[in-house]
Amino acid sequence: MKKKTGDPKQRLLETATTLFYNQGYHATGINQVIEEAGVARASLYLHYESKESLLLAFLHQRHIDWMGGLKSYTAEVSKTKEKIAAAFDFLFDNNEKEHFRGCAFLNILSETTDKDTAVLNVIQDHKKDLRAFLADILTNEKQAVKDHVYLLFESAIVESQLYRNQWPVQEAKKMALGLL
Amino acid sequence: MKKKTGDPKQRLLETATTLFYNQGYHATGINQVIEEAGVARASLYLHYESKESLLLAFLHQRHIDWMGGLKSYTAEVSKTKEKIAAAFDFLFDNNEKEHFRGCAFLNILSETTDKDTAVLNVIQDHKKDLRAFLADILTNEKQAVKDHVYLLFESAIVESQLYRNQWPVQEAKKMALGLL
DNA sequence: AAAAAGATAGATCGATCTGTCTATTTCTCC
DNA sequence: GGAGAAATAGACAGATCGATCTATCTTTTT
Repeated sequence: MKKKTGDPKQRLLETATTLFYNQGYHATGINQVIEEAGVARASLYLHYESKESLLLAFLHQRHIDWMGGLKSYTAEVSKTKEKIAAAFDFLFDNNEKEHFRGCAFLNILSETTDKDTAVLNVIQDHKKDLRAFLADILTNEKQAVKDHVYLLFESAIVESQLYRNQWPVQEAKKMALGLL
Repeated sequence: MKKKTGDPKQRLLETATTLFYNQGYHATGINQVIEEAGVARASLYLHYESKESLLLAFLHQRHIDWMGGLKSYTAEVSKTKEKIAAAFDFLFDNNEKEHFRGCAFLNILSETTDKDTAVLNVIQDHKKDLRAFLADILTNEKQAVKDHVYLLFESAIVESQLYRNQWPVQEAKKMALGLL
């Protein structure tokens, strides 16, 4: 039993977020979640009907938080190039804060098969939102440039997780700005 | 019990390859491996000292096979641009053959924490090899171009897995060739 | 043919898994 | 202060986890 702030439902979500994100979905047992959340087993199933629904709640919340962070970074500047730069800076700071654990959605994607349609849909929707958001910033650019920046953005996330290093973010940022 | 060709050790490796790659490491139990390989439980621990060492054997073999495939694709042409194009075509064909399961190493990476140093090292070494291989093809290009192609190559793999679609490979291929 | 090595099935271990249930306590709201 | 909802601890279910062990059978080597 560890944390005791907030109501049980929120504590469960926070704990599941930490554990699913940092050690993976299948590697995390329900016992560890309730133990670290300081919540009774029955309370978990009172608020979430299954482990998978807890996963979906985590992904849903993560989408809101992560996109919110990205938007607040890009909102602080006005020019297109500055906004793209700010987006990469957001990745940089996230890597520092989360110790290079990469994208929560892509990590879960790796543990997902075609049978998990609900999970797969949430992941794809998140990335579609991100892609649309970047395309919106790049509204005056050609489609090829929009796609290009998106692909660099994604590889910046994945590769910095892989190498536990910021260089992919820095390099991808330069490349993306060079396209504009 | 399913397959019965080859010796037990090879059958175990083949089965582990299929299962770890398609449904993930933690989602795959040792029971399923031995059952589908048609091998006795004791035989597994005769050849591999643990589940993790079976994972390492899988990654090692996968590295050889995957790089071998990539090299045979690029070896069929002579010009730099053709070789890069062939590399992306390799990804395309792999997606068809493996039903968009993406990169085995990045998938395992998602299930890996900093504690799993042996696994992490194999994954990083694989990517370093890939990166060096691409850099070698692009030997007359600037470092920035080498990095750029590598990052596009990586996102082509990840994003086609995400969308279960070849468009990221096709787009990344065009972008990469446009840099040369 | 004898000896050594390889492979087998299956019992067993303690731990963990997701999920259900009961019975008790705590909290909230009127 | 009393009713009803929320939360608790913990037993329990049945399955599976990774790993060890024994005892038997088959294959290879000498």
